[in-house]
Amino acid sequence: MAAAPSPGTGTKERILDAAEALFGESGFAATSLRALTGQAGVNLAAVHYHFGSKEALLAAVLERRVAPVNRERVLRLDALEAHGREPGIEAILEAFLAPAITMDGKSGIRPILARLHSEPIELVRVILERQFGELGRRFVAALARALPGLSSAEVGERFELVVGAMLYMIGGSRETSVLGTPPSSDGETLERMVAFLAAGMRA
Amino acid sequence: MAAAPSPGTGTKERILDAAEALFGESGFAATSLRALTGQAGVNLAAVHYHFGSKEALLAAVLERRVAPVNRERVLRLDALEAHGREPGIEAILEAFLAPAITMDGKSGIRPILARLHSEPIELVRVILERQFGELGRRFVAALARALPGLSSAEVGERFELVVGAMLYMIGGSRETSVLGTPPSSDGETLERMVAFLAAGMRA
DNA sequence: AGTACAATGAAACGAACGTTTGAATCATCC
DNA sequence: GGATGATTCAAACGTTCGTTTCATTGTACT
Repeated sequence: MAAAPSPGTGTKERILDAAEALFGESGFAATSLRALTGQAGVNLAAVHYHFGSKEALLAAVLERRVAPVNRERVLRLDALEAHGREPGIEAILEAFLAPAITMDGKSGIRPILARLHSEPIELVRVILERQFGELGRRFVAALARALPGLSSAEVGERFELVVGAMLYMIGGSRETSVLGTPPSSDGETLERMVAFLAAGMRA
Repeated sequence: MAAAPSPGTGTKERILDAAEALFGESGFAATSLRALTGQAGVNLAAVHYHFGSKEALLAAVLERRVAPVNRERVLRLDALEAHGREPGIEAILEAFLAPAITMDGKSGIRPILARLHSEPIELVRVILERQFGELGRRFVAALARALPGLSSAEVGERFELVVGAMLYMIGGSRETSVLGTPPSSDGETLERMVAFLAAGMRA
């Protein structure tokens, strides 16, 4: 029979969706694969068949949402550097922040990102290094070129603050709107973050 | 022999200290009682003898640090209301925030508070209700009296924002200094939070 | 039809978990 | 100094975990 089952509802997707939901709700350690596969409506062994391990599943959950963001970051940084003129700090920061602010919208990945620092530290560190390491170093290098007065170690340190602020913004306790002004649109959030963090980078 | 072992190093304290450290580092679910009692240098069964269960140990860890803060809050609110005149919003918020900002300093409780929302949701909700519920309702009532234009439901909603902002401030990712100005003293932090949140309450 | 391979299913594996038990030790008071 | 209660200890309890195994089903190609 040529009747292909409707795409997007395969076993792998169902596992990823359930993992995203449950890891976000209860955390990685507190979520059992039995509860996860039960919610997904798949067999317990399917997790190891398709992903290899529970930790590899977490990596896949992160990758599915983070990889498109990082791809867009690379495109934007490439475009900036193709201009021939060295890009300014604001432009670099916007290239880094805008994809995360605007593309991360609807999925259940944000509580996971917010809780990443609570989970088994070594595993998460390795995952983030693999998905983020080279990209981060490219942005640090670009910022260092735009900030000739700062050592590249100092630029790296300050860039970690940028990452921390971004993670809090996109993953933080935002369901209750947050501190200041009303929720505010993505564009406004981005604009304020860029101005704020650019000043910090220059300080 | 009358030589009493130096106080403060009893079995219960050692368990609480180890739990505070490990729950903060790895989270509640990912910390085993065997690792915990190993670090504390006590027998595995001592946890259940002194506390009853792993969850009750978490409650005790929270209580040891949170109870003094809440006691100070009650004292300050009592003092405000004893003046006969209705206290203003800033005074109420300061009575609520100052003990948390100034008294929570050195212990390892802050990463735990920051991660509370990541842990088994039902357990944490029960613990917070018991330690925080009545106190929170007293502050909501005081704020509602100071804000006659708002329904008490609205005051309660906004007060949750105050709690969220406070938790983030005292428990957030502060080891890397944070966003804006340099770390800033407790007094400055308090002053800015009170002004900020009072405006939000009035909005 | 029949072979080859991808995917699913039910069942079990050893390990680690929180918890309980009961005996051994320690302190305390008569 | 012997009895009493509090505390510690080693060992085991049953359960649940992530993972593995192997038989079974589904799918595609010649």
